[in-house]
Amino acid sequence: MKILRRSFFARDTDLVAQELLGKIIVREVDGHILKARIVETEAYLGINDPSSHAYGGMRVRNAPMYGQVGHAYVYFTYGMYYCLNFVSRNLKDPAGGVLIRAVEPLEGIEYMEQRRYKNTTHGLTNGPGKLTQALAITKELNTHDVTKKGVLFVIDAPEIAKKDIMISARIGISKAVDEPLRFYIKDNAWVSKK
DNA sequence: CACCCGATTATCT
DNA sequence: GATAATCGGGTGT
Repeated sequence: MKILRRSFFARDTDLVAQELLGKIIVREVDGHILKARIVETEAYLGINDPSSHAYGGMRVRNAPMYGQVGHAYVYFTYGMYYCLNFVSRNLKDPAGGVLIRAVEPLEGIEYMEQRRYKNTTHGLTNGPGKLTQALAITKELNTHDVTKKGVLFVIDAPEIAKKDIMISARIGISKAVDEPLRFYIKDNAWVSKK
């Protein structure tokens, strides 16, 4: 089990978004170990990306995106959901982060099901707000260092072959709609729809 | 202080 | 396909 090093996150945000595919998120909560494989990501760049929270400069909420790479950036949205990002950028860039849009549950699945609404037919972890519910990720984990063993970190896994990585425009945004900054694993059942 | 709206999701038609 | 739920940040008065 090899934890991703900080240097992994200190590269161009879109490259990190791509290479995070297949890596495994480990979450320790409530005496349970949860593991899930990243199958869909999106890159959000710095002050010039109109869809990024970092757009226009540093403020209280987006400060983590300007902070140390390899930290989590967790934000609250729509009054009820959290979204998980890993701060990632070439250190020449002022800000950047990778949104985790979907994961494939590997371990602790029953616990994840408990955290999610019962009787849902809409999937356990195939959406950014859903996976944070399943993995019990809240604002308490904002700025958490995910390059060290602890309650949340990421471990290495074999690289996904280029031919199995699909690239598209980002989802759920209204600006810079055409940028090819969404990455997902081809034919994976856990990739979010839309 | 009022208003708008969002890196979403479940539910209803 | 459309919309309600629900609230904090950002903007303007």
